[in-house]
Amino acid sequence: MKTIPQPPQSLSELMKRANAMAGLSLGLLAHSHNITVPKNLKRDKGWVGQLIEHELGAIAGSKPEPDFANLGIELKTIPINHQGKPIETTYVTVAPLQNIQGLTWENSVVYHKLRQVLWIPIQGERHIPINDRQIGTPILWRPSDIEMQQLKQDWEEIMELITLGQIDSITARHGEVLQLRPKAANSKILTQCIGKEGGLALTNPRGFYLKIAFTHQILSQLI
DNA sequence: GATTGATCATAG
DNA sequence: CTATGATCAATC
Repeated sequence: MKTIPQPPQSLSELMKRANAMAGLSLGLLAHSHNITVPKNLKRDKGWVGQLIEHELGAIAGSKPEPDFANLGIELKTIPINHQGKPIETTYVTVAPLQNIQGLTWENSVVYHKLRQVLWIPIQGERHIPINDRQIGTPILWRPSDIEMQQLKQDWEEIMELITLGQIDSITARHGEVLQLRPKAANSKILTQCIGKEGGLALTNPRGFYLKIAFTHQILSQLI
């Protein structure tokens, strides 16, 4: 990353930049920033996201806050196939596993992150060289009442199990639109969580992910 | 082919 | 280790 990110000061400015990227290839965008394009994403899984963040001037850092704090917007790139269908689930945030007594949906990180999301669809089929993958039309999304209700319901169900010390019984099958899956360098990483007797226990860190059917629905409703 | 559980790079 | 950015790959 050699150029200096310039955070957009308004929504219109952000959208203007995002729309300007539509149709361009990742190779072209990377070249304009003197960034090397990896041959595959096996060891650079977050490369595409980082590139787009850089292009749009998102504030870098690993804080549990929206990418554009001043605008309240979360930026997410999402790999799609030739039919415009998402190829992967979408990571939202890590799941809080302790000090969660009394935590409500309205106060959760998931809720705040999904209030407003700027989706950047990008061709992700493996047979397409990363250099040639094209950036799609950005979609600014706000959950509808129904979508918000689905998210809230899944979140509350999952959080209740965690609070009850039953995190190890949770699998990716829980939830209609939101699921909980491992989120760590590997399965040997441990973090504190609530035990069965209400005490402390250790488990693999988890993260919340949006299922493909849900994100597909979002990308389908052209705004 | 879709899904679930595992994994990779980097910053602080 | 935790959090960001996600995709990989074994299994169903």
